[in-house]
Amino acid sequence: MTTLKELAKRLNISISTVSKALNDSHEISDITKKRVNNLAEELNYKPNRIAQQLKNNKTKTIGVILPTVINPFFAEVLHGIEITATNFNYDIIVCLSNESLEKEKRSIELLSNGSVDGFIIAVARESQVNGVSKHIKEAIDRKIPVLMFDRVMHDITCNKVVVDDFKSVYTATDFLINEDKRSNILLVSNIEELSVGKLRTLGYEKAIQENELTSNILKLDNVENIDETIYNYLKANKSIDAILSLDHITGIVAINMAKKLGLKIPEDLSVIGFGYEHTNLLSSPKISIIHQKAHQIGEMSVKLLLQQLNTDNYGLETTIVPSELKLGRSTK
Amino acid sequence: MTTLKELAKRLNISISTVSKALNDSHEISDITKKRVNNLAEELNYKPNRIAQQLKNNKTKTIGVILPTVINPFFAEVLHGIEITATNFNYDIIVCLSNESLEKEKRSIELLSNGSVDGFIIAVARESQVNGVSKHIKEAIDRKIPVLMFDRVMHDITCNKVVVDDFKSVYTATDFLINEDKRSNILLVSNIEELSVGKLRTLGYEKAIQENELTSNILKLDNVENIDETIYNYLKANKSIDAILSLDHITGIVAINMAKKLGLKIPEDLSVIGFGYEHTNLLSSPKISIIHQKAHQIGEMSVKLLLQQLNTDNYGLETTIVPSELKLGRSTK
DNA sequence: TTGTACGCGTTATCAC
DNA sequence: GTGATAACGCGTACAA
Repeated sequence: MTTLKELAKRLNISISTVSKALNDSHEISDITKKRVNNLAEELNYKPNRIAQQLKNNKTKTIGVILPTVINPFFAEVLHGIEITATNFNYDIIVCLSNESLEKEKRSIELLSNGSVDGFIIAVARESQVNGVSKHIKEAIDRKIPVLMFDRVMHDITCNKVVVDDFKSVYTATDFLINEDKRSNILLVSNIEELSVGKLRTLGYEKAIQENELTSNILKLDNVENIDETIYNYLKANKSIDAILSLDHITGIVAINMAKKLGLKIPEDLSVIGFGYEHTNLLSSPKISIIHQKAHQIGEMSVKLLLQQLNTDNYGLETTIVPSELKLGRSTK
Repeated sequence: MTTLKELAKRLNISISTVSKALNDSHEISDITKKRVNNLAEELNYKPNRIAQQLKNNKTKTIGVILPTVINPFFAEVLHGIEITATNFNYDIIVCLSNESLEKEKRSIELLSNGSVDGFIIAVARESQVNGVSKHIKEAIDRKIPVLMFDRVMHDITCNKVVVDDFKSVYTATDFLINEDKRSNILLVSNIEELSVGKLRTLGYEKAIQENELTSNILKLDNVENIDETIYNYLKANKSIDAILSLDHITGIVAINMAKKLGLKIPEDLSVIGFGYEHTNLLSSPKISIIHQKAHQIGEMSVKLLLQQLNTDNYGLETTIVPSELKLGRSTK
């Protein structure tokens, strides 16, 4: 790695002159600047960023803690984060908690030693279910700004970016009842334990109650054979005329299982699921989805965090990114 | 941030004594160690990693450059990389090229200033199609070890981790011919332009030729309506009795379209696609896949890179991670 | 057993 | 217009 020192030695001038020349300081003569720049170019000099970080006490790096990246929602959020961070000349260090509290804790602790200027976090399932937030509070106590998205914790005071979980599911349920004229709507969920799952379920229940129907929930958390379970349920409950899935998988599985049972979609059964970009390719008929603007969530998260970093105000806002009901062919 | 200096001041001892005490040096008395450790604990002291990096001229960080993370293959590789890197106490800085050469180039250049100890790269589609590799050579010239996986470039000398693209597709084709007794096998591909796509196609063609059949390729690169295209093709070519998909999407689409045409799977049509963990949930019948060990590719990549980092030998090896034909219910 | 001095690479302040 | 010096935080060879 070429350093200022080396350039200085080769040119027989001082380190500080080289530094100033490279930074185009007005105190340096044009001729010296030229000499310096030429050699720097030749030796492919690049200022050592670690040294700059030490000097400035800023890393221009964001720590991103995600439960997983295999779930396309988080993958797309990460995509949004990366693009936006890059635009603002920030790097991201990514840690995957793998839904484990222990791993999440360790990652945050490790990066809290000056490695990052701030965190963007979606907490692990385990952390959320058990309500453990101490490790996140510690980062905030160390004056490292934290932004939480999607899976947030209410006892933490920080900027948050969430989806309108309650409202979007309420709207979708209402759509099934009043537009699609369905009356026996099954809610299928494998994220019942999570805050987002609970909120979504509440949205469903509110719409059901307002329309004086009965709610019907099939919980699939930790279930092995999702497909068989849905198949058997549909077989045993022929009166079901709509399915609302709270995730990006079970809706598609439901369509396949319904077809296997000879049901026509959407004539006999309407299906709405959750989805993101590119999700709709995978079912026939194309599934109607509650489209979460995952990319936008990532983008927004970075912008809010950087804003906090550059103004060092306290983060207190919760931003809601609205979802959109995107009709495919699995509803009438 | 608590520093050594602050601890030293509070305890009225020198900085180096504090440093040694914290590192459990034998030169320091137990009593001093105790005092130091207690205060460090109390003030939640953690050594500033940036300073350590500057001192050691090592970042313990790997730069990971991926085309995207929305494709589940790369998502799962990233997962493998993250877990393995963490195990070895390395962080990862992730950059997404978004399939753009320009972005890839910029990311590599930016991180080549001392930010990372090495790179793990899967090149962008654009870089590969145009055969542009200068930016990667530059990193290697700067003595930053590079490991390429999956999408590799043959004019670059470095450690590589690849899938057995040729062989796995050859095997799958042969299976369709000799086990499933199919004779009219359609190859469906939307990655024809990529090195992996080309290799896979060659595997298909070899098996076809060996069995004296005729090859049949439906190229879907940059096609908008994949589903309609496949539907129309199947409709116009009723003699097709098997489909081999080179990616993780079109196989599932093919199953759905075939069912729509009234074809029975696997009786009328066998289907094999590519897939990773959790892929098989999404079709009915469950799709038979060439299972790429994406997680293992990530794991292997990290291990090989770290080995190179710690022994500073030249990277010259190409490691092949074998895939596995995982039969579902879409083949006989 | 403890402390002093130096260096990692950069930048900023001050002196010449 | 140029150069010397200090500082960011850490670790360590050497001196006391």
